[in-house]
Amino acid sequence: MAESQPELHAMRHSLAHIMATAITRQWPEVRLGVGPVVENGFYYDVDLGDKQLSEEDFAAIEAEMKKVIGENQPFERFTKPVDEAIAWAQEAHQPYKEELLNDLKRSGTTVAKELDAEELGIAAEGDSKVAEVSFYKNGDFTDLCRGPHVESTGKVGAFKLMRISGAYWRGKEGNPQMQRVYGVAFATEKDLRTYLNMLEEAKKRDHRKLGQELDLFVFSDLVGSGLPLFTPRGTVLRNELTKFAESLRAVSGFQRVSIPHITKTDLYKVSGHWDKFGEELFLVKSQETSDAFALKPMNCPHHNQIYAARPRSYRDLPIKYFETTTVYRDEKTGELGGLSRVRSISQDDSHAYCRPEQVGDVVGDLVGDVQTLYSTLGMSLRARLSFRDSSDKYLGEPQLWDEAQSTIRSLAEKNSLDYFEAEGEAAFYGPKIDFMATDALGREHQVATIQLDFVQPERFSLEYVAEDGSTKRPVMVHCALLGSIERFLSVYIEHTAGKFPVWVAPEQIRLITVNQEDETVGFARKIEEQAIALGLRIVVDNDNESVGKKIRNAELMKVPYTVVIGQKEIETGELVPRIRKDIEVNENHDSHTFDEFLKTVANEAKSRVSKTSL
RNA sequence: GCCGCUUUAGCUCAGCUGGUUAGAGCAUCAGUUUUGUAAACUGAGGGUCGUCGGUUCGAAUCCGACAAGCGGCUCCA
Repeated sequence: MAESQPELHAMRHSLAHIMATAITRQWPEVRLGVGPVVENGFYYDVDLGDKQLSEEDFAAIEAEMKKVIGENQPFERFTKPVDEAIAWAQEAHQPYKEELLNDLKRSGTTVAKELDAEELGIAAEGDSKVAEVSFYKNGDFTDLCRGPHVESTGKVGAFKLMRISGAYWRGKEGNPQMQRVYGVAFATEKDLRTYLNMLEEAKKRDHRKLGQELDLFVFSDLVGSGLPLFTPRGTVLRNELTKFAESLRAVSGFQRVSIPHITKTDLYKVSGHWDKFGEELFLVKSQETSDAFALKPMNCPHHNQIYAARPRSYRDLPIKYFETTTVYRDEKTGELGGLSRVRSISQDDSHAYCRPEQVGDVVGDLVGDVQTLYSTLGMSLRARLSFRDSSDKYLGEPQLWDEAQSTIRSLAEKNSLDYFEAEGEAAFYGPKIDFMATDALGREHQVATIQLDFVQPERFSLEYVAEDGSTKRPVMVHCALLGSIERFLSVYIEHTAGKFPVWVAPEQIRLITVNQEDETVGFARKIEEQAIALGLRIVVDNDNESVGKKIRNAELMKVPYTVVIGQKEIETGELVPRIRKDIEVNENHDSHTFDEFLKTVANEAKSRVSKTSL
C-alpha cells in the first residue's frame, strides 16, 4: 500500500496547505504547527487557543477547502534570509513557525529527533546554519515550507477530512497540546473510494466486533481493562494456533519448560530489567515475607535460571527451552485496545542457549519455523534485519555482533526471505530479525521476532565448559513465532474475517435437525458421537426453530460445514453438506455417506489445510 | 499518562430544548407449531439510563470527578 509517487506526495502536501488556508480564513487567530504528508494523506497541527475543533467543523472546513481549490491559486515558491523569516513569523503571530525557524537557523534541521532534547525550541544565536529558507504562497496564505507542491490549488486530486486528535507540539509531552486534523487524499476520486471501501471492510472485520459476534472473548469491568477473558470458542482458536506453533518447536528440538508467573524482584535487578522497565511491572506483595515480588513481564530471566541450575557442557548445546505462557505488563491505559494491546500477554516464547558458532543453525531453524507457520496461515512475510549502527549504545563484543549479523544476512539469503536491513534498529543487547505479515487487506503487522542476546548471559553469568576445559559464555536466542498470542489473534481474526479454516474453526460442523422428534435427534447424536471420536468439533442444533432460522444462525457463526438432518438422511445415510462459501472444495462432497464426510473433514483438520479464499 | 468523543436491557439502538409508570428489534424464558437449506406465531421476564457528587420543585437529559470504550498523541525491552 506504499504510495511513493512524487506527484501524489505533492498533492497531499498541497492539501495540507489548502486546509491551513481554509482554517486560517475561518479562524484568523490560528497558530499553525506542522503540516506534513503521512501514509494515505496529510495532517496539519493547529492551535486555536480556546476554540476546540471537532468533527462537526469538518463540513465547513471541507467546503472552504473546495473553494480554495476552485480558486485554483498558484503555489508560488520564494525564499527569505532566515532572519527575515523569523521576523515574518513574529509579525504573523506564528510562534510555532518561529521556533522551527530558530531550529533551522541553528541546526539546519527541524526534525525533533535529530536535535538534542535541550536544544529544541531555543532561540538561535550566532552563526546561522542555513542562509535562506523557502516559503510557499497560495492566495493570501503563506507558509514556511520545504515543498514541493503542485502547480496550483486546483490540482490536488480527491480528499476527505477524517478525524481530529490531540498532539503535542513536536511530540513532546509537556509541550502545548495542539489539534491535529487528518485528511486522506488520493490522485483520483476512484482511488479515494477504493481506500474508503478498504476502511469499511476493515471496520467490518474489526476483531473487537467479530470477537463479540463470534463469541470469542470478553472483557469485564470487574477483572479490569486490558485483561481479555477467552470463551470456549476463543480458547479453541488460541489453542489450535499455539498447538501448531508448539508442534514446530518440538521438531526444532525445543524442550517444554514451565515457570511460575511471579518472582522476587531481585531477578529483574540482576537482569537489568528493573531499571529499564520498572514502571511496567505489576508489583505483588507477600503478607508472609518481606520479599518484594512482581508478575513476570518477560520469561527469559526465569528460563535463564533453569539453564544456570547446573554446569553445562559444550556437548549439551544448543539447549532450547520453550513455553507458551503469559506475561503481565502495566501498560498505560490509553494504549490498551481490544486484543491488540493488552496487559496479560501470552507468548509462545523460547530461549535457545548456544555456542557462538551454532547461532546460524539455531536461527536458521527458527526462520524456517516462522516461514512454515505463516505460509500455513496464508500470510506473506517480510523480514527486517535489525542491525546496529556506529553508535556506542550497544553492549557485547563488536566481533560477536559482526559475525552474528553476517550469519543473519546469509540466512535471509538462504531462506529466500523478502528482507531489508535496518541499521540502528537492533536492541542494545543484540541484533534481531523482525517479521512483518501482510494480511488479506494488504495491511502489514509486526509478528514474529528472533533476537540474539549477548547481554543476559553476561548478567546471569551463564556458562558452559568448552572442549578445552575453559568456561565460556553461551549466546542466547529469544524467539516467539506468534509473538503476543492476543495481538496475533487480533491480526488473524481480521485477516480471515472470522472465516477460520477448518483446523482452527471453533466449531467445524453443525448438525441441524429438521424437527425435534426422538428419531431425528437420536440420529444426530449418533453422528455427533462419531465426529467427536474423530476429534472433530461438532454441535447439534435441535432447537425448536425453523430450519431456515437454524441455517441462518450457523451461517452467522461462520461454521465451515452445516448438515441438515431429517428423514431423507436417516433413510439413505447420505448427506449434502452446506459448505461455507470461502472454502475451496476439491473432493466431491455431494453424495457422501456420513462416515466418509466425517473422515474427509477430520483429514482436512489434521493436515491444517487452509483451503479458503480470503 | 495526555487531547477529543462516547457510555440507556445480554446485543444493536430510539428517547426533541430537564416534566407523570424509560421504548424498539434481536437474544432469553414459556406456550403454540414439528418445521428441508439465511429470520414461524403468541405471550412473559429483563434497565436504580457507567459510578459518585452537584445544580434544580423535578435529572437518562445540565455541571464536575472517577471508570470503561473509541479515535489519535506519546511509548513499546
